[in-house]
Amino acid sequence: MASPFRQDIYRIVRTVPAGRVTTYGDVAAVAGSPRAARQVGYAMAALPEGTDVPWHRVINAQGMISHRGDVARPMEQLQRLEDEGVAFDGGGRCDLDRLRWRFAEFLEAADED
DNA sequence: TTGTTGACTCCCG
DNA sequence: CCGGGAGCCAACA
Repeated sequence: MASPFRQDIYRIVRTVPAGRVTTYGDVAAVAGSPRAARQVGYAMAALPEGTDVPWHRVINAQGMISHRGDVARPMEQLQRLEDEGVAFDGGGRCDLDRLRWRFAEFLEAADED
């Protein structure tokens, strides 16, 4: 079982709906550590293949798909995102301002209920 | 306990 | 716009 911190990260990532994306920094911020973006990425790397966590919806602050340096693996992430309706430009970037999942609004809406 | 490392992010030139 | 360097927090040996 992963550490509580990672579990929290996974739970947050699960709240991201299809067609939306989020950044490592945002997830870290919601998790309580805005500076732990690297930990978020590290947690993603620790995910198993059959995970229910939409890790592919987590990208970096530049709106680009990140990975250690490989090229084949992020391909699957890109494909999944495009399949969900997330468009990427020639530079491999997406419109973060438009597609970024608003955790704050989501949490507020849940709180208003 | 200390030191290293990493799917990151921000700042500076 | 791009490259390089420092800061960050948490996991691991």
